Amino acid sequence: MKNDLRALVAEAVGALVRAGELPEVAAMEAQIERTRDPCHGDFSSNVAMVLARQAGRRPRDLAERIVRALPASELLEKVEIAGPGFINFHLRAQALQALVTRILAAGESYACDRSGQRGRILVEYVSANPTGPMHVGHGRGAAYGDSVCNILAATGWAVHREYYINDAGRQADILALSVWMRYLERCGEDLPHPRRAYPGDYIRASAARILETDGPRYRCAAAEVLHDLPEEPVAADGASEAEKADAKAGQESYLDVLLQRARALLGEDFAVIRQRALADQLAEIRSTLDEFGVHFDQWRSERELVEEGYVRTAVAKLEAAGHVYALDGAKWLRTSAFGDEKDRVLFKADGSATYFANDLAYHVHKLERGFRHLMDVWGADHHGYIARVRAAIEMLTGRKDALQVQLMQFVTLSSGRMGKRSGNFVTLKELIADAGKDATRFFYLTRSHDQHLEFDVDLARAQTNENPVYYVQYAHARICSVFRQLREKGITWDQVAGEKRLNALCEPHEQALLSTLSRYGEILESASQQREPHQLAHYLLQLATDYHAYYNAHRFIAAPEDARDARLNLCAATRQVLRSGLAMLGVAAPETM
RNA sequence: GCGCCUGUAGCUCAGGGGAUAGAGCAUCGGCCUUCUAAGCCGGUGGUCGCAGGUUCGAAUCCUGCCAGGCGCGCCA
Repeated sequence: MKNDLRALVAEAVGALVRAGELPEVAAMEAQIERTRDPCHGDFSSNVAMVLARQAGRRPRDLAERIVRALPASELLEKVEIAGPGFINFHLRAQALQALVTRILAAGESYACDRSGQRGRILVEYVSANPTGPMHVGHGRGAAYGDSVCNILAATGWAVHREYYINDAGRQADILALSVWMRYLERCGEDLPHPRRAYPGDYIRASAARILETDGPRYRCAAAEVLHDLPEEPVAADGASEAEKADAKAGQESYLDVLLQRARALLGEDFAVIRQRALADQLAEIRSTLDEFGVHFDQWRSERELVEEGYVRTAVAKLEAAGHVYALDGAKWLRTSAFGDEKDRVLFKADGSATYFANDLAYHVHKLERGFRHLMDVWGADHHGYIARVRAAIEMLTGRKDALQVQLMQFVTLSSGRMGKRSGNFVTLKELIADAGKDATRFFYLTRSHDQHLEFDVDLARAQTNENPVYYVQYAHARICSVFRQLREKGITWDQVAGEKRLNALCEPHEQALLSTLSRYGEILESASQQREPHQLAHYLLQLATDYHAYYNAHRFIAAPEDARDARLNLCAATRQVLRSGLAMLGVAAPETM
């Protein structure tokens, strides 16, 4: 509809140019927009104000000429000039009424393009480290990524959803060590848990499972484990920042020493324990995501990627291209030549690969699988990481724009319980159990991902009318209820008759509802282009508002017979859009509440 | 110190060049013998962080300040 109007305006401007009333201007920079106030019609354009200067006329003057040059259209009731020079378009009631039939005919594919013809896109999201349960920050990325994928898939993209498993590297080793220490403890060994090892109860649970299935075969005497180990440094109460930092660094190196000891004592079993621990954490993450309604097409293991040689190959190519140099025993990538702040290490002095080296190879691997468009959903704390990955991609493919990164700003809980390595943070699972999947997802998705989010736990868990998620769901349930009542009263809904009587939908409430329904496609497209599901969430709140107002102002079942079917058609169309929209957000559309 | 994000109603947030700045919660007042009151109707509440600038027009763009968050590892 918007495009139809844009074409009309373009034609009018073109006519004026040909008539010499307008200079050959840079085509159409003017916008057609939805109006905020219904008094201003359905759409308005600022062309006249934008072109006034070039035309050498006053905006309202030019607006009049444009309006006169406008081709006739059956969409339009009237066109008015208002304010400083706006051209306001009032649609004919008929133009909106016809929408009802289109929505009902298309059903769940209404306003959707599932052809995938826009191209293939690989979206990587969540990718939470399998070193512990998911927390509320991960939940935001999960809800966002899943919903963006739904929206992309509905707007012409062939979407591939992927989770990158960080199962290589130091964090995974620390996880293994943490589990082993708890395992030894459970075997009866008396030894202190390192301060910077993972502390949570889930570590104990994992240790207990290993002891149960494998028995004490990984047991070593505490004295053997701790033999000749230095004391773990501790910052005293009231220590300065510098002292605390020192202690922290000391604790990290203590951990490294302990890791070496564990490898020495366990040999190949260290890897066995690591795999078991990772599998436990991954299982927990999968089950949480399952509950949250988030599913992936593929789970890609970092370790496998390394073993399959992708890192070696990618780095070899970078070396061949002359982007790699050695310094201080490490291998560096010259990312600063491609927009990064400084160069980055690929291989540390001890020969091990950095996370970056593996991740770079992973991204190249994504592109090699034929995805021209990559999208990553990361926490805002990874911001500084974007430039180096982009740089590496550009070095290998010459493409600057292949990777789009969406950063999720931080989540805090209204009840103020956060924190990470402390071991007692609020997990996503707890939040879902508390507030429910639907409320949790809706709360995450109503805010822009670009915005810090304070999650109002009390409001989300409220099973009352205070909770906004029910507002939208209730609109859907209400419509379902209308149709149930209809059946119970033995009244048949004649959809075809309704289609013929759509001109009965002329009440202001009906016009408002129709107008909102007509925006659905525009919202989907905008949410898709800008990767902003919150636009859809806000739209659904508006649609529910319009429906509730309509519901309270008019009768459907008890309506005069000639209007009844048309109104029921409108109800059914509204239900369809609510259902489709909620599905994109991953929120249920209940039939009763 | 440098980079990124943010500052809009009491609280949580939409709006990101256009016409009197919006929603939810909170608060105050109305509406259930009639299809679900998890609803509707109405009221209170804002110098859009501050100061300049750009223009027909700035909450929106630019500059500078102030305040908060996050980064600035041979961690991941």
